Amino acid sequence: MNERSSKRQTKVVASREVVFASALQAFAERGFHGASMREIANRAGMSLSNLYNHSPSKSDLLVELLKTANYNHLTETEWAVSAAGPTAVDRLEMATRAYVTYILEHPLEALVAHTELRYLDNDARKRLVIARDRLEAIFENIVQDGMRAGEFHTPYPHDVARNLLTMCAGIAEWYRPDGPMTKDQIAEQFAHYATRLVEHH
Amino acid sequence: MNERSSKRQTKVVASREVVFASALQAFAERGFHGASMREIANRAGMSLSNLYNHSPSKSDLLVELLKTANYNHLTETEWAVSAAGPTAVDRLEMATRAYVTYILEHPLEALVAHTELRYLDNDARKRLVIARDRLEAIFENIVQDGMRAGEFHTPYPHDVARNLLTMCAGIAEWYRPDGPMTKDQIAEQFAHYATRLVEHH
Amino acid sequence: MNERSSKRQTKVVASREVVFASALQAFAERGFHGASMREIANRAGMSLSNLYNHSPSKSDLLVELLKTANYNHLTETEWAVSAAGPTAVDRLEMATRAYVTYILEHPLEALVAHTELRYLDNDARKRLVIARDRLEAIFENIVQDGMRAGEFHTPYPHDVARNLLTMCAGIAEWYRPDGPMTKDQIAEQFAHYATRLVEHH
Amino acid sequence: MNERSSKRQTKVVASREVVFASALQAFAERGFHGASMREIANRAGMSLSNLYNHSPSKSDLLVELLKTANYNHLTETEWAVSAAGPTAVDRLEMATRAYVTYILEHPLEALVAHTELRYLDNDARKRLVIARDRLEAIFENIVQDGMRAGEFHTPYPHDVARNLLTMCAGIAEWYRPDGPMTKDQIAEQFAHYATRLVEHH
DNA sequence: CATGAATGAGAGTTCATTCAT
DNA sequence: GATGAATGAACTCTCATTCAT
Repeated sequence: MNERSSKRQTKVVASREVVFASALQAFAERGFHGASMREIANRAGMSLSNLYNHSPSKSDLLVELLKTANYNHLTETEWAVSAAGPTAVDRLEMATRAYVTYILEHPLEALVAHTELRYLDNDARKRLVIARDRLEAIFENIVQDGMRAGEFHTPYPHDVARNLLTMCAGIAEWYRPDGPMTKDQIAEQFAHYATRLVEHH
Repeated sequence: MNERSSKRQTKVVASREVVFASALQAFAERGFHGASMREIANRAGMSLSNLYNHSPSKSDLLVELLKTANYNHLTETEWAVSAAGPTAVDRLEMATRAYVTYILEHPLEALVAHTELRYLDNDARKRLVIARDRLEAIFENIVQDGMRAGEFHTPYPHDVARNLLTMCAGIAEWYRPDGPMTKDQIAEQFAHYATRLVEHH
Repeated sequence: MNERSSKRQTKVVASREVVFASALQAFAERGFHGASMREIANRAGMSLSNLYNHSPSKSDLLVELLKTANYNHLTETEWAVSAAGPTAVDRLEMATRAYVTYILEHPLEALVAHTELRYLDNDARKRLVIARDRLEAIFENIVQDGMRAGEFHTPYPHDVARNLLTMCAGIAEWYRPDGPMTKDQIAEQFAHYATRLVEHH
Repeated sequence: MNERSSKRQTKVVASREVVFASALQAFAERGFHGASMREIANRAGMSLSNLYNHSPSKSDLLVELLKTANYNHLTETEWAVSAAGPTAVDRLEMATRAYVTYILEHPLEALVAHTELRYLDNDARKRLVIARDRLEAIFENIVQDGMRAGEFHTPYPHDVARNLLTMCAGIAEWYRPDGPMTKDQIAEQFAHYATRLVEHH
């Protein structure tokens, strides 16, 4: 690879990233329908028409955004679980910390994923919901394991994971980096909530 | 009041209600920016221009909607608390059941209140946030009381109420009247979660 | 009907007519794809957005235009035939004169009907082609009758009507009201061609 | 000329041909204004920007297309006439057969030449109209000759050629290679029409 | 000769809102 | 209270074309 093509490659990647970052900010601030392609193009520092060289439609921007966000969220959470100890409670805490940490480090992604998914057409939405369910399944499996192992005693083993994640997702709505708590403290707090919800004792 | 004006009064009220119901459905399905005044007028069975005889603007529709929704939600919850027994855990459970029940009975309201508030301009939004905070304060006070009384032992007495309510608000996103659980069962489930989160024992 | 509503009625009809007249001119001058809704609105003396109060789309403008054009062309031609004498050649001449005269009096309609039909989507186009075929059928029937009666002797009784009408349709491409021939002379000329093509003798 | 440049030459010619063939198809299907340079480039299997290495503009594509189409149509027709016998009717039939045969073998060219010429700007259009008139002149001269020789008796010797050619041009709008008639049969049919229109007897 | 990125202008269409009746 | 006509601004998206590489 010579220097020239490398430079171009860099530019292309940079363009792609700046486009998606711009779209993410716009969607987070004004919502999918409230954000305009002009605004996204402006944020990305390019002309409106050129924006369409990077993404074929506004919906596509959202879909791509949510696809990678979901994939990354899933990967990080699975990675954390794989490093956890053998007990269910340990895995639950690790998973929750990772899940929350991802939200804290990508609050806009998490916000948009949570609030704007519904505005996509059926086909794209369904596929994204499936991806989201895979994340939920991680927690559900841990809960089942904990129940079988006698570690957890919640009377709602089938619902508690979803409700835990709902609570975590809410973080994206109020978290500010300059708030009174560090990310680790917040993650720890929600890991603690998790153990209370599944009734570990 | 003669009969004619009574009838007219009835008509007016009915009109007002159908307008707000239509706006609520539209906002719930497509979001504030995604819903159009034309669509709302169609749902309400009236002409677009006539819609403006009932509400001066689209924002106003949302504000009025959220104002009454919030007020009713607050009233119902306060009423339930006032009927509760003397212990904090009793009041917490009653409050949670009432809070959840309101969401179950007005899922569109709850959904819109939760997701579309951010698209209002500063002034209106701030006033609505204050109203929402009054609802939250009910739960925060109960938590403080329970801590003082030695009933609750959560290490996060300042945050747990908010997170509990976030979890409850999530119900509006998945609840379907024909689902496997009755409203009472769901309310009971979340009341139970509440006791676990505040660590009542 | 009181004066006020009559006035409004007049206005509405006038609006409708000016919109379609503007669309017709624009389509005739620049073709369906070359003409813009902005241009049509300008010609009609109204704002672009108001144009959409009169027609839901550009395609719809063309469809409505062609529907009424076709209907009128058909009606005029049938009317002329019904006034014709008993012989096939008489009916053929009358029909041709009427057909040509309509083109001469509505050259833009005829031009657009002939050249822009193909740019409509399948559904609308098919229905308009059926309408056009009814016009053609008038001439085909006359030709069949003339053959049976021994008045006509063309070796191509199944094709000659279509080709005759193609020749007539071409008038719209060159006719100018200030040309050397009167409308009657042109109509007479094509009526004569018709008798030659069917080989009346 | 060495082998390399010969190969390159072949490639260039092939490229040129595929570009014009693609433009022709696009113009035939969607009209000059309805077809886009992107679509033409796609059909030609090349990038949009590379298309501009073969033609400086969309108008230019159409002009070049019509220029060669017209030239070929003229050449074929003249060639046929030069091979005809001495009588006017013989030349008219030969000319008509050749004219029609060209249309049958290049229906897209004929269609585009007939319908899209009007969308060119004045200068190019005028020059193409002149070329088209030279084709028409062939037929007009034959008619004049036939009148002088007493072979033809039409009362409209100045108009009949144009109207005959209009009828022939219409073939491009309905002809399908898998239709019920062979090309020769169609050519023969229109040659016969020609003799009827000029009233040869 | 070939490409992808870039652009300004303009396309059709919808928006929230107003106004005369 | 109710309507249809009207509007300017904005929308998403495509256009023909150019340019650096």
